[in-house]
Amino acid sequence: MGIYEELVARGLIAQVTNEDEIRQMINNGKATFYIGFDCTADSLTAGHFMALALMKRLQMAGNRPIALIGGGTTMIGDPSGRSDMRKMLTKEDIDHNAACFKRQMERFIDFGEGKALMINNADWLLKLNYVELLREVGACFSVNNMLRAECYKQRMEKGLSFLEFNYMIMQSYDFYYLFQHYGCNMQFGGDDQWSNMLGGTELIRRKLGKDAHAMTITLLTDSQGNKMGKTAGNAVWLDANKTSPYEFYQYWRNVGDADVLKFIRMLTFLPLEQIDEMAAWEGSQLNRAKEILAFELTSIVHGEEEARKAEASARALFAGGGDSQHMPTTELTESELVNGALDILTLLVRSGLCATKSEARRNIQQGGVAVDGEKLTDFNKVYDASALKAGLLLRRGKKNYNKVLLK
RNA sequence: GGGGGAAUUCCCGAGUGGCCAAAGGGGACAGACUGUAAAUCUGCUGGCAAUGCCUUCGGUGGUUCGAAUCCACCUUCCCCCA
Repeated sequence: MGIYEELVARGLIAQVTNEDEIRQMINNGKATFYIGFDCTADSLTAGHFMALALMKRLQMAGNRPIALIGGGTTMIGDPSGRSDMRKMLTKEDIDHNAACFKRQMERFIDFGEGKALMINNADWLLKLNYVELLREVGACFSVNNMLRAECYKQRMEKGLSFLEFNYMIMQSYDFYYLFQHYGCNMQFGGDDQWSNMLGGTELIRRKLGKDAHAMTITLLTDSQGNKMGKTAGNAVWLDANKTSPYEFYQYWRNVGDADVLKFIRMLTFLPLEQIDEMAAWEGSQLNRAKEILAFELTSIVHGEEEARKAEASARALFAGGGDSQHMPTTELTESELVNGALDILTLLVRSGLCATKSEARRNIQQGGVAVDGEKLTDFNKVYDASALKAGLLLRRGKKNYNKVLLK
């Protein structure tokens, strides 16, 4: 089975420009392909993870990946899948974000000796001359066609600025540029990028009379059709300081029954035969599959040791027994105490379990807070220094734990 | 360039001088049921030193005892005409 067949079996491929040629190319390790990452935040997210995993899979099959950092395209902002315009980022923010991306990617992809490249499209996009660009590539784009593209169609009602309208042209230009300068013959991206990607293959055909290919990855959604990678509106980050390994583990541990196998197939590197065996599991047995999913992914992103710690903590908290020393902990200092003690509302906020004291009070009133395993009903409860020194295990809801400890 | 319309709490969306911390829905959160699942039902959803006080209805000023609501200017967006 070639890599192409494996990708299909894992459910990763959404659309391709020319199936036979792409299969040939990547199965024989002949592709130099790129995936673009716009640096809109200072960390990659679980959403990017799939793209990184795909790069890794293709690299392992002998193909050469180019990770294109969107230092230039981020200046424009991709309107795809957005109902409103993105916040404009400053050049400084973008540079900072690009540097953060680079550090994270190096953990997944082997950038050694010509095995992969990392390039920033700011290097050429920012130098472009407006009139020259219009004459060189602007003439190749039909506005009529562009407006028919899905990514713009959605925005025709809410409004689309000329700035964003140019995003497709910038992305197409990238492909054209990489094709000529790096021999890049294929582009990968999320399925929402399809029209932008076709813009590139079309441009290459018109300007150079050559074929380039595009292939999109199925967007990671749950069985309800919601995009994955967000909790309560916040992204699940790959940066351990923004989303701890424990939280990352829990995110995957809590996916729905209907999604586990699909995610294991798409995201982990476990052999397909092994996954097929799991496919027969059902009911509460699937909890085992969820553990495997969470462990595998945490292991790839944060390392095996962190994955073990996260797993041990989760088992300790939910199944009893096990090792609880690695659970999320908040360390307090003497100076935070008021009259040598702290009240429960402050502790809940301080530990990050509740955003505000009002929310903490609400949670207590609804019976959602427990301390050291016992449900708490008194929201005026105060804990003195000796109790805090011993450590308190706070729980909000069913799954949110934090240990507060006075140093 | 001309004319018309819009901006409300996390999102959609009601509200057109006091009864408004602001209807309704969605989402989120909590509870029951469970398997750290889904579905369902219930509660809850600005903050705080909490029977009260403070901040919020695009921005800045103004009218008024009192403004999300009225006026002026500004910003952004939409629609029609060119």
